[in-house]
Amino acid sequence: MEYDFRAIEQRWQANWKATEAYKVTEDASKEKFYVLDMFPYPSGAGLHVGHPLGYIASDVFARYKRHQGFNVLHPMGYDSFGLPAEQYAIQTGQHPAVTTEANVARYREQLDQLGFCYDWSREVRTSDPAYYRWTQWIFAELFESWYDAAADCAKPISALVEMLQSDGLGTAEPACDGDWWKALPEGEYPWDETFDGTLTADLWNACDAVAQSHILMQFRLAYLADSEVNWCPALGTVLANDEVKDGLSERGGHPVVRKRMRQWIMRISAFSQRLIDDLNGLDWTDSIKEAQRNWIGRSEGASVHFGIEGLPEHTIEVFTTRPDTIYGVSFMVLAPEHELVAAITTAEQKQAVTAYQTAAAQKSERERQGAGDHEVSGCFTGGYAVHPLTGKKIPVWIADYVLAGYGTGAIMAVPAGDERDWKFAKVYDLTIPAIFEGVDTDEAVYTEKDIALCSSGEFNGKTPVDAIPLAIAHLEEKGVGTGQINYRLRDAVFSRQRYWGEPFPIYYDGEIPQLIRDEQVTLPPVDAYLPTEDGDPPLARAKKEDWNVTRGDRMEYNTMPGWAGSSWYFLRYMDPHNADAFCDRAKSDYWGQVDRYVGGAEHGTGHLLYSRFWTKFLFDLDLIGFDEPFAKMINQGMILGRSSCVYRIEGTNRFVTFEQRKEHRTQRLHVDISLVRNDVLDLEGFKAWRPEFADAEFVLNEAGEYRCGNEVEKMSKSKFNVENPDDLVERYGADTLRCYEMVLGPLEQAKPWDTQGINGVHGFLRKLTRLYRNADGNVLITNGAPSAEAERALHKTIKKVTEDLDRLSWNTVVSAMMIGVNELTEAGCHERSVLQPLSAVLAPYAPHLAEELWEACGGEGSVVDAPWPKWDAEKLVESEVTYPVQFNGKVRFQLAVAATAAPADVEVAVLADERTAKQLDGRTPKKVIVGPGRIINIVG
RNA sequence: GCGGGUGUGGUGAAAUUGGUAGACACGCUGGAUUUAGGAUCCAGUGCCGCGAGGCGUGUGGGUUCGAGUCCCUCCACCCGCACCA
Repeated sequence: MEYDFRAIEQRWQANWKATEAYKVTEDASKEKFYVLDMFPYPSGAGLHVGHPLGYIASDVFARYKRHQGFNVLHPMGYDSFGLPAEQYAIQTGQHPAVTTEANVARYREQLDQLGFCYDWSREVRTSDPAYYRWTQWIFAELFESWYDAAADCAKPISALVEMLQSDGLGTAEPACDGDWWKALPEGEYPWDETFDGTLTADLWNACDAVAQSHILMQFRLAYLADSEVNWCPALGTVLANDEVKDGLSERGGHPVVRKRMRQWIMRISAFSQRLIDDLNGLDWTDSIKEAQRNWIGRSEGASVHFGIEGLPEHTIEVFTTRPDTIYGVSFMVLAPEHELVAAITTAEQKQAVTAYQTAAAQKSERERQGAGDHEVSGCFTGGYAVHPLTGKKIPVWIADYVLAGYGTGAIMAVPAGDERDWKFAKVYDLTIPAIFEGVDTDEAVYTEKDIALCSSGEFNGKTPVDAIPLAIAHLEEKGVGTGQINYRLRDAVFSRQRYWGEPFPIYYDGEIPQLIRDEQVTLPPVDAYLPTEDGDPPLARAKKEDWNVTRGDRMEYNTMPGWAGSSWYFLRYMDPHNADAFCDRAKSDYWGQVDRYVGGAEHGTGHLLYSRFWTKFLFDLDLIGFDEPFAKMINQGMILGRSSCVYRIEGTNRFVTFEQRKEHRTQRLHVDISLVRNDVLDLEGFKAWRPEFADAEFVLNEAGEYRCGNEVEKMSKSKFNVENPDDLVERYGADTLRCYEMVLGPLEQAKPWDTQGINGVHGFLRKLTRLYRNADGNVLITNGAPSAEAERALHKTIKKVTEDLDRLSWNTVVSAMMIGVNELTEAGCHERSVLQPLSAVLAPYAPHLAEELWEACGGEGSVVDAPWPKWDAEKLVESEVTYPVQFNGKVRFQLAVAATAAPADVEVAVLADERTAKQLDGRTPKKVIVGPGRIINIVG
């Protein structure tokens, strides 16, 4: 066979394995480079052609960097905890570990045949107890830490305790979950009426151990609290905000409702500002950075306290970004769940308010978001607030457009300047005080900040831009408000009512959670993977003897969410077998940040935010030396499937060809793409595909073919459009598939999969084999001097490939190599001095074939270690050339170029005639810089 | 609505700092060859036109000797987020 890719690829893959060609160790004499793929969840379906796209790109880059002499860390592993294996367990009783093991084996097999240069000795799996032991350890560290907002850094809780014992809280500003004293049960406050909310050393020391543990819980970075969570009844678990889309679960699309539950929560909100600020130093796409900023949702404004008529001991606290419009407040709105609603509501309104609250509570998250149209609804409480500046009575309403989860769950409504407030005022006929000079806000809302205020006391005549800081100062002076920055980012719920996840290293004494640090808690076996009859998570089914550790009254039954293990895996690769630490500090100092992180943009919020959070936390504790995980990220686009469709005449088993589909009432059915070639259906194959089509009849087109329709959509089993890499590797080989996936188009762009072009790439590799071997298999390599044309082709290729890889343009590299091989073929090149460097340039894309070429050239060892060749400008020069130059589309003249100069960047005297000078509008250029066949620049 | 991005042949796309637009490949057309194949090789292929020639990078304008590239206008499409006070 001319190009026996199967034999070549098998041979070299075995060779790499035997020589451990891709094993790397720390080496202080070499500069490091860390190339990382987002590790996959090993699903039962195996890889489709979309998966390897990013892996191939990172593999090419890792190999390139290695040729350049970097010590490249390029590992792979599996995000192996997760829902599908658990759901399979619920259906079949098979332990998720067994399912996962089988899926991992399948993934590994598929990855191996593509010839990646992963150092598999560093493989990690999040579900491996030796791995999740350290996920649990990081959780324990978070539990044992608090956030010092004054120092803007996480610190050990022991430091806080010491401080409380000796000085009290003092001026320390711990990020906390509400007011610390609310942690204590009613009637157990160790203080008297002089208590003003200050946590003094005396108070702290007067608390018993239980009270102290309740107080500390308010400050821990991993804390236990009752909170409103996204509950998905169908999945039987809570979900993080980023796992919910449009009120439906991201996985499975099940409805999500809000529910109050006691949960472990991560205090990511304490890191909000740093998570925003540090985006600036990252080389990520603007859209991902912007998505992160959106998600964190910083807004500047003021917190304002409104008094309540008849309830002097309470105030309604609101957050507003427009304190300048405070004189335009004509009503207030509380979220239906707001804690003061019951107290404010009058007897007459009680029934209506309760009815409204009940209706709001019953709405699912999806209904509440209104799916587009936001219908206004609300209910008057009968109560009134007091304007902090004017002392006027302001009616208090409840409405579900005010969200309990954002800000304080209450707003001051300024209908003149806020669209929602304006709409609400119109619907319920509330007054709209005019506060903008010359603007009739009765007709339309005015949200711009460029018109002077009026009827606004001391802000009259000032534009909002100027008035906002004044308003904050004024409110602070009056003691009714403060400037404040608010974030949309909520603390992240960390408990899942699931089996297949990391168990918490936690047990309970009564209600007090206690950490287990001396022993690892591993997942106990259970008899079923469903919640108990009492609604406890599956782990509650485990009997006492099933746990490897039991302490206190009971163990924690929740498990950690999927993002726990994936938030720090990039660190474990650096030191994967360490039994004493999550990662040795010397090793993390050596490997450092991930230099290139390659993965889909769909993980742009959740995963990245959580990883950044954990990295910053570990940095604060001085466990690692950097506070951002991924210095540069590349997001590959999704590869879409191209589905094929047939058209069945309704009520019959007759199928009409694509051209005639509109002449009948037809039903469109997806057909397996393996039965279709160039849009033409294999009729016999189709009949044999499914029993119901066995007696199908066909209406063919003029060419006597059945032509299928097609559609570009996501690859999915149900659409029969999944292209599997195994078949392509079988038919064309891994090198062809690698090159083809890269040549498909720019990496970041989403694109439909189309196998038609693969022949072109395959042909290029076949042509390449002819450079070193003839049809009989005899090696043609000679030691002779290559022709100038051959050398030029080589150096052109090196230059282009190097430059394109440096600017991360993977697709154009393949074209450059094709051109190079075409030119070498034309030049009849078989010389070692050309083909050996060529093999190094090819190695990142077609590593197997490059090894063959390297070997044929008599190269030592493996091409993997070959130094990257340098291109020589002199070799690019053609011996003597006269370049015809077309100028301004009209005038032609000649440029003589010195024989020794490289035309790409040489300055050349123009032999300009008068006509040319005229064209230049009177300017006579002194010099023109030319490239081969074109003017680069005119000087003078 | 807000934010990010993209518009170039029949198709995927090149064109790195403004300098021969469409490289490279798919597809298509024609030819060669052949123990008919989803093989290989050669030639052609942006559009209009027999031709000379003209027109061409979503639209309209601008800067420039020169614009796919820079600036402004509008249009179309894609992707995020979305009652966030």
